[in-house]
Amino acid sequence: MPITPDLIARAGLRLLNDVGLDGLTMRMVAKELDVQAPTLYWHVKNKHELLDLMAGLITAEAADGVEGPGRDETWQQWIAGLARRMRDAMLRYRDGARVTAGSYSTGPSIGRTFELVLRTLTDAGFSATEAARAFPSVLHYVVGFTIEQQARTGENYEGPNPYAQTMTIDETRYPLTASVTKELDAVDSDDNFEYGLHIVLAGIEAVRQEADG
Amino acid sequence: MPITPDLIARAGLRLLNDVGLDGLTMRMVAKELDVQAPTLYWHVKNKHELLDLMAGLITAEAADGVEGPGRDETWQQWIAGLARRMRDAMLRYRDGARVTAGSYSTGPSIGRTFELVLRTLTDAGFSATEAARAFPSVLHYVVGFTIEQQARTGENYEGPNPYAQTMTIDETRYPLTASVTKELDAVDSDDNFEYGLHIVLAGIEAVRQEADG
DNA sequence: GAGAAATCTCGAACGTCGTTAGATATAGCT
DNA sequence: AGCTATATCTAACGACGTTCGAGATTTCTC
Repeated sequence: MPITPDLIARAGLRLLNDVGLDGLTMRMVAKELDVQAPTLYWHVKNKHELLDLMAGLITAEAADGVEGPGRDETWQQWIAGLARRMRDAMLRYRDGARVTAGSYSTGPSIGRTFELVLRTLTDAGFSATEAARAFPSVLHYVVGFTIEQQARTGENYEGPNPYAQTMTIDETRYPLTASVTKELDAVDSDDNFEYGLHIVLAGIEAVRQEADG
Repeated sequence: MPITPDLIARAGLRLLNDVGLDGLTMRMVAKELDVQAPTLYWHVKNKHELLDLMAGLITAEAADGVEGPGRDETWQQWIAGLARRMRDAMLRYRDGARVTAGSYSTGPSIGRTFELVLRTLTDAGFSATEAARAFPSVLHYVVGFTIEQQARTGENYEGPNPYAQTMTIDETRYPLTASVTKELDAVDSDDNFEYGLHIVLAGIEAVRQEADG
């Protein structure tokens, strides 16, 4: 079995769920491929580049096979589906969001998907400029949300995860915060994600109407 | 001069602009404080905790001194100001967004500010639950945006930053993308940030009207 | 088909990192 | 003065990313 940058990145992703981003080492990736560590440096410039490749695989996983909106599908539904694909792809790997965030990803499926986004939004009446400025906001929200979710639920703290400790809130000084934490703890992460996603999409629509009016 | 967790975190932040997150070492932080590295472990459990403290300082910098909205200030203007404070605080340090993202931050000014957010939004007619679910979306957007901005403009790549290379786009396969990259490269980051922020705030308003209607 | 050139992998090692162990100094208390 | 808690030190361990240079293997060239 030959060894390629792609296979190296796939091996890295495979290990990510076991060890997390901070625990991932070049030696581990090498062993996963039955190879010695220095061999990797023939195919990959350094660890940073390996992480970029892994990020590229994650976003490609989200972008792969994406088709344009169906007949009776609104642009909101379609973009929402794309956002969920992105989140799901990142959630598939431990620290997936941190790996993906702000890394340089290219690749055919990503370029194709971005063009599809622009087409869908311009078909819906947006200008290309509006579309190109609005869509990244969706991605930024998705990435920001998922990073925090994985930090909260992750195993990056050896001891007890400080997020877990339900902080006692001074009800007299912070009455609103106290009234709300109980409810927020109960709400599951998918619901919170959908709520924020709905906000962003409604915002894009609202901004378009401002421009039109 | 005594040494405290707070001083250690401040030293870490001071070094961040010179060396970046990946270049920050416990030995450097120790030397900045004229102390040997193991000394830090008397005050701080490990590097992860130090990073959390640094993140707490950054968000505290954003939250410190925040007052409620002025007489003729809408909740949108006020929340926008808060979002800008958060972004500015992260931009003040290299990799500030990555340090902040998904780290556990507490502290008096943060709790106070969150309560202020809930108060401002409920005063504007939101239910406490709506407010508590909507506001994090703003933060997620801000963090996601700023992480990507710092990755684009940062010096984390030793060679040329791959973001810098204006990729040549196949105009026949991706006509919309090609038509838009020129404009997007020209638009400066502050404008893009404001555009997305406007979207999120407009979305919060729109979702409230859905609930009311 | 022989030899040269490119491609790929390896063992060994360098310098640095986060972190621990244990000795040592300093300060406060009785 | 002695005891305890606090704080810092020296020394070192194991692991990390990465480099070097030597071999192996394949591919190209004549």
